Amino acid sequence: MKDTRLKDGPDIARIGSLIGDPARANMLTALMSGKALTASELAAEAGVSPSTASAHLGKLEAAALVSQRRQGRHRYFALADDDVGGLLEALMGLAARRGHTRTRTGPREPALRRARVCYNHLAGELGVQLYDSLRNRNFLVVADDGIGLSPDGREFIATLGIDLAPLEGGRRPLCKTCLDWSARRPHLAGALGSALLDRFQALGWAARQEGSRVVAFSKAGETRFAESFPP
Amino acid sequence: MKDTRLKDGPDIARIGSLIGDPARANMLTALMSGKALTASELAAEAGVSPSTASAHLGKLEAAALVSQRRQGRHRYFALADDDVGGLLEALMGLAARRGHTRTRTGPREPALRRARVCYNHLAGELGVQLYDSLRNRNFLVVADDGIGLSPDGREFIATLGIDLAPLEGGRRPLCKTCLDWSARRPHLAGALGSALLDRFQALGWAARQEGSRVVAFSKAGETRFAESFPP
DNA sequence: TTCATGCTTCGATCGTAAGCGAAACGTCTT
DNA sequence: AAGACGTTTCGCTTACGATCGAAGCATGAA
Repeated sequence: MKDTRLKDGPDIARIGSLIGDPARANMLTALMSGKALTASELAAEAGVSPSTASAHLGKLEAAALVSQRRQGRHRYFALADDDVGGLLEALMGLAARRGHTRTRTGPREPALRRARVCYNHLAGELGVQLYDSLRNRNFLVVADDGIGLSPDGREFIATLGIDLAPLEGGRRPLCKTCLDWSARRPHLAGALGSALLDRFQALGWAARQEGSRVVAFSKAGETRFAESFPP
Repeated sequence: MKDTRLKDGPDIARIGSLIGDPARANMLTALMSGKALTASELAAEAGVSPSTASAHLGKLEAAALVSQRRQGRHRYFALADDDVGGLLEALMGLAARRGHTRTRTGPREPALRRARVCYNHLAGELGVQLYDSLRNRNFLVVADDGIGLSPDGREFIATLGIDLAPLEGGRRPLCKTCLDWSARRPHLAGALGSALLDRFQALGWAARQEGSRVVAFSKAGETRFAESFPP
């Protein structure tokens, strides 16, 4: 064994190699949809046999990149937390900017840029518009250590039919920014970002597209969205 | 060859596996110091022979993670751009938070948390203090698509002896935020962040510690720093 | 020119980790 | 209880990529 020089600092190679395997990368990207998936679904998604998928998931869990929830005879996997999602999005951004796309830009690509789910919140052009709109009206303000809702903002969110109470107090921050890989601009993450996306679906404005990260807004839904979040 | 399912989206596995090799990870971390290093220096840093180092550097360059500048019979390598530095810092953050540290926290670790160079700007506690101080006095303001200097801020920067003119107009943004892995808070990157660090060194407030990312402030330097950037 | 230095190319070796199928283990159904 | 299904464990094979030393190219020095 060679010198493999012990250097200080965090072990970035460990995480890198974890993400570096195509099968695992596919699984992680699939989990970026925010939905928890079973081991077999992930196996199919990655194109490997159940046994190898199991091995991969074991490693990802050992490194705390994904978490496992057993339910009956199924095991549901999800990204461990928002940080992992953020890192993956950042990676995608860099990869995309370098032109490291895995396949020629498919038909779904424009839809992805328009509106997609980023782990659990809205990203893409509409995600950025949402963020900017809130900022322009001073609903979202920059605080010392992050961003937060102004009093006006809290009121506005209430008019959308979202109850803020259960979102606060948890360990998860209410508002967070996340960097968009397509637009290279921040958008809203955190508990509120997540709640907003849920709300859009509940209102029938948008629907998740099965098996992809695309968020499809209906014609009417997009109009309502634009009314609520003018550019 | 199995199905290795062609999926849409950027190829994050490519970059992941690039970072995932310990030798390459060492090289990249070494380059986070911001200094351009020769191939042989990087080989030593990574603990591998010149020939393997060459192979690694070839791959990193092909993927546009590092750039090469030939000077005489030397080849100087550096991170390709700020984005790469940002990604690495993000990776370190995640790794550190999961406790994936390569070695037990060494003696240099506290110094790293205090003040270190993040590719080309100041990070760590002092980096965050710098950022917060500028924000609190409204020298740094959040604009639509990032952050920028206010008129007051421009004046203040001038009093530090920094000429803004050459920093602007380039392709590189003047101000950018970068997420700190130790403090989990944003700090100032971009052309201004870089210029400030240079200025601190020119003023004799701080000196780079050879062969590491530590930025060592002198006693007097730290006092002056605190005067200029009160918490 | 000739020699030293820095780096890359080449050919070959070797270790690790990804992959599969078969079998064991739980859990739910009937 | 028996079977079906989802998941993991085990043993084995295989392939890719990291590694090195020796030789080949440049560039700068003498």
